[in-house]
Amino acid sequence: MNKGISYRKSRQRDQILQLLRETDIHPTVDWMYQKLKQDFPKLSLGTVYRNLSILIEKGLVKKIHSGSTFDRFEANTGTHYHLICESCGRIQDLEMPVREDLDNVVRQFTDFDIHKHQIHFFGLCPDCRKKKQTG
Amino acid sequence: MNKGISYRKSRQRDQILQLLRETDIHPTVDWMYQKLKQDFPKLSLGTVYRNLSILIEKGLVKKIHSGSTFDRFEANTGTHYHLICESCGRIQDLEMPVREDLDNVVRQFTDFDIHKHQIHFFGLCPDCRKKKQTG
DNA sequence: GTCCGTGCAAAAGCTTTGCAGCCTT
DNA sequence: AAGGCTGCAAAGCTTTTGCACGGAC
Repeated sequence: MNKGISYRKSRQRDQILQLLRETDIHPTVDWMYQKLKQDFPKLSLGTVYRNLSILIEKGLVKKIHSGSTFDRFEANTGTHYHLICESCGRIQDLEMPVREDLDNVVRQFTDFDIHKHQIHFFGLCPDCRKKKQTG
Repeated sequence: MNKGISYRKSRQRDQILQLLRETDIHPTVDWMYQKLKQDFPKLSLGTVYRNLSILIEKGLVKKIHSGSTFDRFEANTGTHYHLICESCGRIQDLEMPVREDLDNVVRQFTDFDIHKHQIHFFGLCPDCRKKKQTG
């Protein structure tokens, strides 16, 4: 992964990381871009993408493939599961213990060398449930 | 979803479904396109995409978001888990009972209205493991 | 005859990349 | 001074869409 590059300090990169650490909404690139533009009016999307990819390589950020056409990101790098609202796309961390045992169970069923697993729970978030009842 | 459209028969659509039912590799759109072109030399990518979306709407096909930049598809519409090779991207169905209980456990931890869950197990497939040992 | 399906091509949406100048070390 | 970082713009890749014609019912 690391091609022998020694990274330098960058205000933009620091801000991206800070932004991700301060929020729990698992933002999209565009959300971060809009926020950061307040501090860096000339910011370019390329810079956001490039820095996210560096932060991921450093293990400080993770990319989430939630099923939509665009990716989301988080600074919560520990293993955890996600709740995804099927109506509004909102993602929320799940405060539930990780089932380490699952990987071992799977090893009995396959000849893959299992390394980790990921669980997405899909459903309706409280807000969208209310809307459906009312509307 | 269905906007009141009554679908007609289409050889292309039938072939796409048959193709998906005959394989277990969870193909990409391009893989199907190349295969189908042997029967329909003038086939267009748009047709493949349009028909896949109709088959999904009918509940005959499912889309898999595996983490790559493109989607994969399967005709195995029952609930099941996936094994994904982190090296070559290969996807394999997991012959392991679905943990229906997980959804109930999660309901205790959240106010989301849980509907289903999805598990992806990541690791190395046998082929890629061999390559790493040899190379 | 109606109207859905198709091929073709253009466009859209998200992400990556080439380049010249700037900033960090 | 060296080389990573930035903004800008162009390009890339996957998927969607408009259109006119052909095919299913």
